[in-house]
Amino acid sequence: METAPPRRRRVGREQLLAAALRLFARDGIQTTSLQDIATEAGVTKAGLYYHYKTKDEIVLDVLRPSLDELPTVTRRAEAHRTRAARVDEVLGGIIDIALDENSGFAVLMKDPYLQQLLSQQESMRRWWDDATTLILGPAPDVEARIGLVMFINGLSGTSRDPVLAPLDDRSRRQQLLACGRRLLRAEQPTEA
Amino acid sequence: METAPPRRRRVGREQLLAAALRLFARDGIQTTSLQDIATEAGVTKAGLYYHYKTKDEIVLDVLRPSLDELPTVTRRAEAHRTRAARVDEVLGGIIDIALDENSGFAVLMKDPYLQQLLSQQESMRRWWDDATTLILGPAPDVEARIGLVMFINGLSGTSRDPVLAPLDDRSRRQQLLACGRRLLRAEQPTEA
DNA sequence: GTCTATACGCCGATAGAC
DNA sequence: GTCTATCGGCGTATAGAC
Repeated sequence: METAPPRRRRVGREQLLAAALRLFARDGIQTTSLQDIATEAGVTKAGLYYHYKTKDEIVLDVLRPSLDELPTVTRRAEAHRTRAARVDEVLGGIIDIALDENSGFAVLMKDPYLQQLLSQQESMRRWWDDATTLILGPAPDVEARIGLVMFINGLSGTSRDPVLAPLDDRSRRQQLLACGRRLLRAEQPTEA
Repeated sequence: METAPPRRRRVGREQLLAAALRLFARDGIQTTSLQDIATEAGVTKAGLYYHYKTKDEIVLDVLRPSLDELPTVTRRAEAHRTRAARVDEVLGGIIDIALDENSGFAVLMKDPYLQQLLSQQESMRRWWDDATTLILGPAPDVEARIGLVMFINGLSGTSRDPVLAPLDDRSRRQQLLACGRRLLRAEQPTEA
């Protein structure tokens, strides 16, 4: 891609993405039609199609900043020597992304449509394999693998649940991390 | 409802539901159109409409046997005197439903469309409140509530995950229940 | 009471004019 | 780069045959 058009654009992808995120957050992904996004951004439906070939492309582009952060999380975790420290780094990193109100991920992670879409993304599956190996080792036991799967599946539904509402950001992070540690039978790391 | 029609039907809801479940399980709920279900059952799309006014009605009717079982689970749990025993009864009951291959719930629980649909059902929300009180008491601490939310959200994604594939049904139940106990900080009950 | 024929308005997506 | 026009398919809905 990126045939590098030297000219600046009039509406630009940024405005389309901003409009899309606004509507996705308010109404959900599936409920928001391309017509809605186009109207909100001030173009026609077909005008959208110049920038994005499919609706999925729009959704994924809204998420790009968050998704790009995932490899950074695992890279940081690789530096730690103990398993407990790596677990905290990876789980904490994911939780941070999930709790960041300004990221598309936080807004959309719980969206049913997105979960389906992400599981089809090859790059996402590869990252997940890396993260699993990093946390559980090359030959993990079934118990730990199940715990990790439950944490990831549970996080998306939990991070925006009303039970977290009375807590501040630091407490939320702490509570969710504690859940992850319990599921993985991991101790609180002593280093760092 | 139940205006008790004395005559028997030619195709009957049972066959429609069987066809729907078959396609839902194979292709997912959203991918399956009413036209697909009608063709599979041997009627026209409008023929479906005589029995069900909306697609959601079909989905909910496929689930009815499973959903009807939930109150039974909480009723059984009320008989126990210790919290640990109640936790095991409720969590175990939900896990059993989620793992039963012959129930619509097991097939559809992980389906994104369904999770959205169920959260809109008033009866479902009421049951969830009951179950929460039963397990955590009338004034639960935040930690336990978060653990329970993560378990429920995580179960639907975990119960059909490939990591469970090598296990038999008894081991699957055991592993998932162990996850729930850890999240709720509940001991294995000594009674029963 | 059970089904078919037909249609409505909206969807995501495409072709081609300006 | 953005438009109008159009496509096939969707969920939903009514009229009326049997």
